[in-house]
Amino acid sequence: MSRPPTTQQFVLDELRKAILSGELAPNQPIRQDSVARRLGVSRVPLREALKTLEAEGQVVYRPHRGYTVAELSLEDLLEVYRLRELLETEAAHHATRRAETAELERVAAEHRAVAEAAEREDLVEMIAANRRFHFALLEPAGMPWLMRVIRTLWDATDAYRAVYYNSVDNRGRVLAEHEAILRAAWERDGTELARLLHAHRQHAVAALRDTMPPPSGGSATHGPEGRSHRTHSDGQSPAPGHHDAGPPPFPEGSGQE
Amino acid sequence: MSRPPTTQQFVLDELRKAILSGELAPNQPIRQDSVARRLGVSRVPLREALKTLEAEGQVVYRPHRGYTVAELSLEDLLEVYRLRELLETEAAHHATRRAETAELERVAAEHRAVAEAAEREDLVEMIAANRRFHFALLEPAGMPWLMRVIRTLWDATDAYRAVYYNSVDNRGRVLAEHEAILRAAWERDGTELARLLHAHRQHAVAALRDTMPPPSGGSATHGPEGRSHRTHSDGQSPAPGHHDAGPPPFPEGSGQE
DNA sequence: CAACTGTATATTGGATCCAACTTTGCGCCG
DNA sequence: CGGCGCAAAGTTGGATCCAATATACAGTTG
Repeated sequence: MSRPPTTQQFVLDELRKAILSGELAPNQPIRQDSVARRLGVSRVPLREALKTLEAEGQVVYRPHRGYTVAELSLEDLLEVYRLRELLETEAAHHATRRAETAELERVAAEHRAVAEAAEREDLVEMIAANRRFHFALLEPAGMPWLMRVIRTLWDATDAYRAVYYNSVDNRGRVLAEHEAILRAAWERDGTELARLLHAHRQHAVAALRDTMPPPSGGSATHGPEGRSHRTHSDGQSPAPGHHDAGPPPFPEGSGQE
Repeated sequence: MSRPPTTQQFVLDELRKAILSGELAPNQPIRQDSVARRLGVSRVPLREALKTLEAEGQVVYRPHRGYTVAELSLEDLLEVYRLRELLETEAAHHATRRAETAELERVAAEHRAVAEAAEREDLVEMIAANRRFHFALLEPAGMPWLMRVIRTLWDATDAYRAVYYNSVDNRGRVLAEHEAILRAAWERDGTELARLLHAHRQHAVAALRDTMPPPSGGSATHGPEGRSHRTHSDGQSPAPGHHDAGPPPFPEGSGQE
């Protein structure tokens, strides 16, 4: 159980998991002292990790007021998904032309991993495997900057991902659609692949519309500010191993009442 | 001229300027202690600013080895420009449909600012105004996440921007093309606008090809790595324009010999 | 009674200090 | 003479401490 090489990485991983799991809910203020103590670290590496998350759009920072988990309006989510489709279609187009057999087999393997996780009702692993599936599909495009942007867009919606996989219907649909996507990839049918990705995204968006709660009292459109500028980043390893979450839940109340 | 509300912001601005001007050249290691002292701050806000730049791809971080200014291969630059075209075309498409008159006048104003800066041979201001021009053009699309991504892609190539504007030919071309773009925007001709943006980008890329060093050298595809740690360094570097500046230069040698 | 102001408290921002790691240089051995 | 290993220096990573700012709460005043 080798811990990450630096504490910031460790903290970053933990924060990602906390956001993904809902432990840190949208709009919730992140009390540095509290979180740092819970993780058994000082505030310095925590703040560096938060800066990374800020760049990814997962948390919002206001000087002297601290960080809060980003709250995305439905419009925000729709926009992010739309951008993902635009970019992933582009990536898929190139990937289908260049993918080696070994790479395609990797995609197939991830597909099985998703299925298996669904079988076990292991939501966390299903989400992770789903992500690996999609990235394995696009990686052969050999466009690192494009991948980086796509990765950021995935990260940006992490706080809203779990809802989707709570639904058994959605889980089943995801599997079926992945299979079709996989087939199109094997046959190197870029057009069909684009069509499938579009449908895949459409269904996800439709599911989101249903599960999204009415915008909380806070200011509506959060997301990126008009400020000077800041942006995203590339993540890093999802930290192998370390399942069994023993540690107690995160601090603070939901923050959105 | 009030200083930014926080020191990190101040440091971030200074670092951006230093990278843009070439004071901090690609592949150059950033000695925290040295830079911090020069700016008259401690290392903490510096490190937070560096984290932001890392997320934007302007600097590369390797645990325990520190930050270096990102070195982009020609392939990297081409990919970034290609992505920008894809995304900016999308944004422009929406912007032309929604832009208010006031917004278009803002674009026109920025166009004049670019022209005036070119007149005065004020490269720094010309680069800044050029950026404002393009963003004013796209902003009316009302897609904050898209703008955010585009902003990042601009930032990512900041270290290589100055070269372009060193050429008088390029400066003239930029102005002429901006004017055409502006006209298409006024006439809300999305198709024509897309065509012009494409050409605009093509010319920029062509100019880049000339000024970039031989593509050979170290490992090919640089840019962002998969996950975990990055490996960027190595190889040679272009050492772009980097016209003499007034203020005292940054610390350290070029770091690329 | 509402609005305002001054003060107390909670929280973030920054600086300094110490520890961990990486790199460099020297001496030793083959 | 070249390669290896160990030690010292330089640099980054993290923790603690203090300062600055925002927020909450009284008390006061119109």
